[in-house]
Amino acid sequence: MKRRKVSNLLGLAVLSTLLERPMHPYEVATVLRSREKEADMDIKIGSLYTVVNNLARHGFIEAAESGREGALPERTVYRITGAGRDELVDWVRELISAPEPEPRRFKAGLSVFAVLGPDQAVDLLQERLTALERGTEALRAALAEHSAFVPRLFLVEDEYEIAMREAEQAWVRALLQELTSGSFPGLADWRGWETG
Amino acid sequence: MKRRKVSNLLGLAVLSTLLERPMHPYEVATVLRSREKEADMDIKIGSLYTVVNNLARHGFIEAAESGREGALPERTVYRITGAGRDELVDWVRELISAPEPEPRRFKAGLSVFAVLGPDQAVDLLQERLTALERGTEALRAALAEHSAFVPRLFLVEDEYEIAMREAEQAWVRALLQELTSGSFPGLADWRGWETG
DNA sequence: GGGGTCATGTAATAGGTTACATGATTCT
DNA sequence: AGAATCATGTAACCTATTACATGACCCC
Repeated sequence: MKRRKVSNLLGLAVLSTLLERPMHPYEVATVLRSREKEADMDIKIGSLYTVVNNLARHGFIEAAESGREGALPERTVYRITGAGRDELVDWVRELISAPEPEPRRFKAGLSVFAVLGPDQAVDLLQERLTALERGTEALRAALAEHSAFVPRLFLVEDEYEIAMREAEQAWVRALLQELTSGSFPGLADWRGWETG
Repeated sequence: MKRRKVSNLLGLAVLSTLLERPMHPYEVATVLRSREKEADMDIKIGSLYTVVNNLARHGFIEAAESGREGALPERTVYRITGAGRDELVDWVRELISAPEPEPRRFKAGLSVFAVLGPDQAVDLLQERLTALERGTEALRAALAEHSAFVPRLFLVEDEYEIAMREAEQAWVRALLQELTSGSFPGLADWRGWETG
């Protein structure tokens, strides 16, 4: 995988925002916030000015005008360049077409699952399941609300997120079923050498 | 979420390994590698000595013996402490019970999906689907192989990974179906203002 | 006049990864 | 003799995030 000149995903968000029209950074931040991209793309808006500078340094965006209104601090309006457009498209293409092993914390947890006893494991999985259900419900509600105003094309990422969570729920539920019914193999051995 | 004294997941892997028996770092690395934990937990073994030092500094592990054989460099054998045991269990409990928003790069991609044209989108999704299928097949084969030697309790993380990928495949397949059949709403509008 | 928000930017810090350096042993 | 592996450790580095600093405008 090639490493990008600007690798922070916030850069992708900025490029895609500037595609609509030139803006100054603060405005970009406002737009991003209003679209709830922070959770969506795991973005820290605090890094905005740094990232904007980097994008400009590499020629992906450029200062369009740099005026001031009244005595407000000078605000620089940036616009996306041709190179920026190319970078944006190439970046999206990569993100869509090439599945990468995503770091999953839950997987790491499962990876050392055995240090818990089976009873405790059941309790914790139950806890997770409940939290997941609650979260998915909230996401679903938000999606339904957005659907009224936003075309579906801009909501696919939420549909994906919901689908993934549902899949996780189903998997956890199935595992719980095996553990509580006793059909999970090796339950007795497990109980022998538990830690926590 | 409370921040841990050692937050690197490699620390979790080290603790769980030292639970079996005391070892020196290099041996831990060998065990981890043999169990393919690097991909599993997204771990960089290069950081091992740093992490081991940190764990020791915080009292989660301690030097058990520190002898040398022949003129080999002194190797310190570490053992897990009571505090380390507690930390390990607490850490796993958190990872299992508390679902956290996992950063998904694909989701970030979908989030700027619209900058692609629908035709290009179809191609790229198709590419992803193929790659996913190939990858899942490989995982499934590896799991089947491991099942012969390793109890299922230590393979749940692989089962989870496979389930998640299958869910993603199903989702991508459904989206593709909608896009190619033309049942996806707003396809015409989309074609109007594509970028790449 | 005080608090919030508009707007920018820099410096400090944290965190992790990579590269490098060392040297003995074992295998071919 | 030379390569690979055993074994450790440190320093450099990058990257991102956080905190801080500044100052004007707007509304009550």
